[in-house]
Amino acid sequence: MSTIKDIARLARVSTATVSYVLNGTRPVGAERHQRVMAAIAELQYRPNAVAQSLRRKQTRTIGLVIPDNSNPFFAEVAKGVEDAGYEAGVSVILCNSDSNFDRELRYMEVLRDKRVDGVIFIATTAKADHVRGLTAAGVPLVTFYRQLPDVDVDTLVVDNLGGGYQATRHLIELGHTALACVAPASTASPSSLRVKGFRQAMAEAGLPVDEALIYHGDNRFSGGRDAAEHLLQTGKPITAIFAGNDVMAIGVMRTLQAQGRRVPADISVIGFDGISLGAYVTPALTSVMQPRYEAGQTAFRLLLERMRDGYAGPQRTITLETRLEVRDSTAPPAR
Amino acid sequence: MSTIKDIARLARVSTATVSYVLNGTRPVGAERHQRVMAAIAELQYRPNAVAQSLRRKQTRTIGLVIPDNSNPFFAEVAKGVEDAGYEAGVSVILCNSDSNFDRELRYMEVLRDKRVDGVIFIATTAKADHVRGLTAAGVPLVTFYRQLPDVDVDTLVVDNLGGGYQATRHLIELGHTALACVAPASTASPSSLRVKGFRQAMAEAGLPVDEALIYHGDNRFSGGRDAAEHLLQTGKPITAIFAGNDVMAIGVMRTLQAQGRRVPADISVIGFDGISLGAYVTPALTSVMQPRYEAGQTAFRLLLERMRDGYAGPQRTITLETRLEVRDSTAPPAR
DNA sequence: CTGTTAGCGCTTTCAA
DNA sequence: TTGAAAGCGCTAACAG
Repeated sequence: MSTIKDIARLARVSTATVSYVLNGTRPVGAERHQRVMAAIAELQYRPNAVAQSLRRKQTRTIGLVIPDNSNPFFAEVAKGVEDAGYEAGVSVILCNSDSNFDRELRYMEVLRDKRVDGVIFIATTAKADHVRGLTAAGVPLVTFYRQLPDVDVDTLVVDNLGGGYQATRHLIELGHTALACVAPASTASPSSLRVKGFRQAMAEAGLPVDEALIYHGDNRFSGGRDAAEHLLQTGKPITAIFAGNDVMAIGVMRTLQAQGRRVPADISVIGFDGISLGAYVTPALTSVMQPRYEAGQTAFRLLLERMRDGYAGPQRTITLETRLEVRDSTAPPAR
Repeated sequence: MSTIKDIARLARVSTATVSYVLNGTRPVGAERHQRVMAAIAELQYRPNAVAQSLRRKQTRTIGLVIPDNSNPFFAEVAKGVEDAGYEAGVSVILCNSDSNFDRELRYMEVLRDKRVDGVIFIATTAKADHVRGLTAAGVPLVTFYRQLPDVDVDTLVVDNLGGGYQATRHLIELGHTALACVAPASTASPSSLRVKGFRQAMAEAGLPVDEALIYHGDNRFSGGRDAAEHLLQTGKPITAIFAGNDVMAIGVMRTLQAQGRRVPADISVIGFDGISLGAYVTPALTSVMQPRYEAGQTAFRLLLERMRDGYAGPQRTITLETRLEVRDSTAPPAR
């Protein structure tokens, strides 16, 4: 691979001149300019970005730390980040944390070592220790999905409370009064806010919340299955179920169907996330959509403002709105 | 951020000594070793990987060029690559080509500029021009999914022909004789090999292939929809359909159901890919699974052998076997 | 066992 | 308008 020296020699100019024509950072005489361009073409020269990074103290690379890129939700976010990065000429290093604190930590180290210009971080836990090393080193960081306590970083969140409210409101407007809710037990998590939105909508409609119909399941298919079984066993006349995420909602639907209940004729089901899978199941799942791709793009934009435009103002929090996507799994209750 | 010089000064040793304790590349006296370690801890020193890369001519970073990381298939491959990379201490730069040749080209340039140690490439087209720059520069490259013509690179493919055979064989063994097949028209693509496998199984079973029942649809949901409509219109007594990929298979199923046909009671449907979505649709889709995660891991391993172990032998081609996953969308024909 | 020093490939100041 | 040269942070050959 040829270097700037090779070009300089071939074009009979100094390396400085080559650099200047390369970057257009100082006028260069037409003659020499020609010769340099010719040499570059002849040797198929491409500047060494590693050397540039060392000199400029800028890598045009960011890190994206997410739990799992094969989860459709995060995949979409990652795509938003990558797309925006491509536009801006910034590469992104993909880091799956596997929801593992040590791995998050390790990646933070790697990213710091590699001197990335910034990091987008979807935290698994609400701990912020691993982020300190980066922020202390002055690396801009924006978090998404979950807020980090006591750290001065930009944060992007989805309006989970509003989304939970929206979902519940939809069911209530259809005429349902016997509602159940399925979500992980954790507190201060995105899911808990969704439940809070559920309660808020119920209260507002003057509907009592039967605590026996709030089931705590993990955010997976099996959690939905268990929830449906449990709810059916209570024997209570439920006509609609709000699941804290789509995968659980699908678990709920499938189990309901397996038990002979029709969705939505007997029981309506609504999810949260808007994963594309939801459009293909039968019946197609009504859900509260999270703007995942946009979230990725916005996160990148936030980061870029700090990286490039040198924004160094106070920490910012941006809330993204959800959108109700009505499909076939919700309908008015049978009467 | 502190540098090796700061450490050297604080520990009252030379920078060389610091480097040697850092890399354990030459014995260092206990006393000095101590002092260096202390200084590192005190200043929270972390070596600058950019400088190391420049010096060592090695970035411990690879590029992963895929059409779209939000496609579940590629997402899984990407995960395999990232996971294996993490184990080996290699970072991966995520590059979505969007199935766009220019974007592929641009990324190849970026990766070359960044001096990545290798590239894993899932090509969109069968053109190999953009790869030339990299291989000419001596960057190891392994391709997956699609073979690249006239380039001396390692290739990983899935046994599409065998998979198509496997799927068809499954239907035949269930007792079906009136089979239809849905796949893109392209030749020399993975899909065309699946069709070839279909034909092979049919021939072997002494079953004639009705060319009117080979439908060419694009690899999307809508392609499946169109296919089902078309096949139904022929009025022929089809009892089973082999779709070249799962998304199409789901389109086929949904359309069949919308037209009042039961799957699998009236018509069996089998797909190809094994996307997780298939497990959640109703009925759960029988499919030929491609080892996606393993493919990612294997691709990385192949690359690592060239990167690290300096394997410089001839181009290798590795074929990954498919696996039949029988679920609920296939059954013996009604009689 | 340890230190000095020449680069890796580039950018940019300083001097012409 | 141009070139010489210092230096980004590190490694490793060379010389003690």
